[in-house]
Amino acid sequence: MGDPLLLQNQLCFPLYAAAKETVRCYRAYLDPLGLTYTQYIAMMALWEHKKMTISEMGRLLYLDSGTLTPMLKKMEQAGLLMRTRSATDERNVEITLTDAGWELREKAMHVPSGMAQFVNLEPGEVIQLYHLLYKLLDQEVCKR
Amino acid sequence: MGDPLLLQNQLCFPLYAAAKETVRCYRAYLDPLGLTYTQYIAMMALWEHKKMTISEMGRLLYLDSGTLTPMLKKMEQAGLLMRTRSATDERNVEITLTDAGWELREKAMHVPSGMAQFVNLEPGEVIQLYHLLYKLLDQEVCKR
DNA sequence: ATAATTTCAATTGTGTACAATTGAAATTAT
DNA sequence: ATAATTTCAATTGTACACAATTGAAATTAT
Repeated sequence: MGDPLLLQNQLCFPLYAAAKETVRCYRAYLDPLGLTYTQYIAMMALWEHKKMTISEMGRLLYLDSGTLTPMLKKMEQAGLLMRTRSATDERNVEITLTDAGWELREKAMHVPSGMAQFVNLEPGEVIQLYHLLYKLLDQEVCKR
Repeated sequence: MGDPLLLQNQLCFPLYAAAKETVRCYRAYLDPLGLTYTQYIAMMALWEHKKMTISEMGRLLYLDSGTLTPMLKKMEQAGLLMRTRSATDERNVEITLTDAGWELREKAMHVPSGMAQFVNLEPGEVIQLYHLLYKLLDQEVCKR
């Protein structure tokens, strides 16, 4: 395998760089919507689940309250969602979408197909990559 | 394929999350060395190339001066490297390692094998993933 | 029932990331 | 040779990202 301390012999480096570049490419599509990539996946989570607590969203998106709390407050200010203390368990803050948050879904519909043009992989390769990434993600559990 | 605005139908999300989790897992090995992951790949670049300008490092690591300049200054403060204006082209800042920077290489030798335990993929899968990530990375050129 | 523990969101502090801009230095065009 | 352009590192401003801590609320243990 050769010298393990060479970038070209590391699996993590292309993973790190490809993720970063891909997120950067999203800007062309997300800037017009006024969303960052992290805000976009938070919106996707809410479009699907309609209502989530911050910790549920954190488990789904692999993010913690230190990231989510300030970001969700910003998105509340922007009128996309509402943050409400749960009546049944006051530790939880429930996130729900406003009308504007739901309307943004229509404008976001074209984002995935637009981004797909940057990914010039064969359909089979996309599926392979998808499964390998989830296999890696599911195994990686250095506590948390 | 179904609804494109579902997280589970997106390629980018597992890429983003797996990269983030992998970098987070590095902490267990890098904290004792006093390095962050980004500093670690900068050190790897320097261990290999011995001398680099900031822009060369930026092209190699997919990072810009806004990230590298303050980080390299911090690493200079920590005694790992030196920053010198090039005599032949004063626009360039050349980065070279100090003795301490070279000595850290010995302590970093065990990092890749330690990290490998988090990646429970078949050897063939690792190679597949590696090639797919580089294929994705090489194609993704939304200017810059 | 009360004490010990756990869960939760928020906060604090540090460290990336990157777009956009700046100003000096080098290269290219005329 | 000089002007226009390009390259480079640094700076500014915004936005994550996460470890560690805090304090309130809920759950569990005794």
